[in-house]
Amino acid sequence: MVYNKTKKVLAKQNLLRKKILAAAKEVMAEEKSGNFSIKTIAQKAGIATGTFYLYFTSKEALIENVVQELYTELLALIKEERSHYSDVFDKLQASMEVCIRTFLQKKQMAKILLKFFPEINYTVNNKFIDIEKDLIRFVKEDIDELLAAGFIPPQDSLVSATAFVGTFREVMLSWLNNEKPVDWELAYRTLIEYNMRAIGKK
Amino acid sequence: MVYNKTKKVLAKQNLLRKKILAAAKEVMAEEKSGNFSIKTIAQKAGIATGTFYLYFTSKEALIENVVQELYTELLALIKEERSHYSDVFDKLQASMEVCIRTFLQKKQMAKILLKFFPEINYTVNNKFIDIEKDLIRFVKEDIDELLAAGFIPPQDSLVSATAFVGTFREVMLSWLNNEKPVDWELAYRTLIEYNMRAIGKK
DNA sequence: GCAAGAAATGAACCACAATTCATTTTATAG
DNA sequence: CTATAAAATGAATTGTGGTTCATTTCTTGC
Repeated sequence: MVYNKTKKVLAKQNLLRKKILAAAKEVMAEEKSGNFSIKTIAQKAGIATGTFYLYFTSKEALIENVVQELYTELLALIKEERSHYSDVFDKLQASMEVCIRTFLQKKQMAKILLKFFPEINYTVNNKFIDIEKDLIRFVKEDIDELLAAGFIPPQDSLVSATAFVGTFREVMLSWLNNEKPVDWELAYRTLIEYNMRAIGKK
Repeated sequence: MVYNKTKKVLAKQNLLRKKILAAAKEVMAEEKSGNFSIKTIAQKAGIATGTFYLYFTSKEALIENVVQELYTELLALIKEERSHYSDVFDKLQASMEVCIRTFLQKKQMAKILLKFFPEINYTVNNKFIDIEKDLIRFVKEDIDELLAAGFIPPQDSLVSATAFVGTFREVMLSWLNNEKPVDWELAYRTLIEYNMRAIGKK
């Protein structure tokens, strides 16, 4: 005979799954943690190590879940913000602003997406989405549009888009590693204008 | 009684040390290798695993040696090239050109410095020199000089320098990962001009 | 309340990799 | 050539961490 789960049990399980994900995020966001153990996560979530495997098939699956969740969240924020503008320069600027704001505000997300994920993504090669490539593709679309309209000088749009994303990774990472600027307003403006001038906005 | 090494043995040992370093570089430059084993390196160098520890105190020491060697080589190339110019814009451009040329030419160096090293540098936290920080400092000095002379608009020079280095890491990495541009000349120009425009060269 | 199913447990299993060390091989010096 | 020092060897040691599984605890449906 097969027993059915009651709503109460289902709710408890959902909660536990979330608890594990939350614990994983915490652990992943900590320093020095390209290598974390399931044991640590289980402990933080208040379960036995074996229980973890009732909720996730493997460590890899867990990571994929966490990263996918965070990336989706970030993309949604960017898309929402961009929808308020029609001018491509404005859209680009809005994307940059929302990225900076989000990463400054959600340190855990920033650490996992900018630091932890690229770190392990190489080792588990191509098993996960390549977030940076994805973002580069989006920026490239904007640059191509500006190029087609003749608003910016000739350039290899893929290289420019790659460079563009590179400035963010590097600067946000330096901030995460506690090299905070003295004048936030100037730092913030500098990063945005750096890229605006770079693609050739007059 | 203590025996003295003959020249022949000394030479052989020097050679073996170099052989191990060469094997290490090969292995480190290979895909998926934030994690490589001493066994693999010993095998590639044609020695027993135990022998490795007669030449290096630990895996960590080996990595530090390799990275230090490559970084010193790169810095020397940059400094040499810069010495031919006095104008700061020219010096910056020369630095960029020599970086691109060197990394395109020495794939192994590029893979180790751009990919392998940042990957493991986090885990062995701050045990090694922070290459990127070092490079950023150099770029910052140039930008500060340009700022002082009023040649470029006001900006947070540390943020700009960080962004500057970030474009290189991201673009060179994408090239290493085999996303080669169709038109090399345009790609090359794009990366250099991206940063020149970005800091505000008129 | 109870028998059978489902979930949770954590010790045990396994694979792997850094490092060590007893033993073997090679080099030195008289 | 030989006695001893030095170098090389690779199997054994140690530590770690992902995953499994026999056992215990909790749930379900009557």
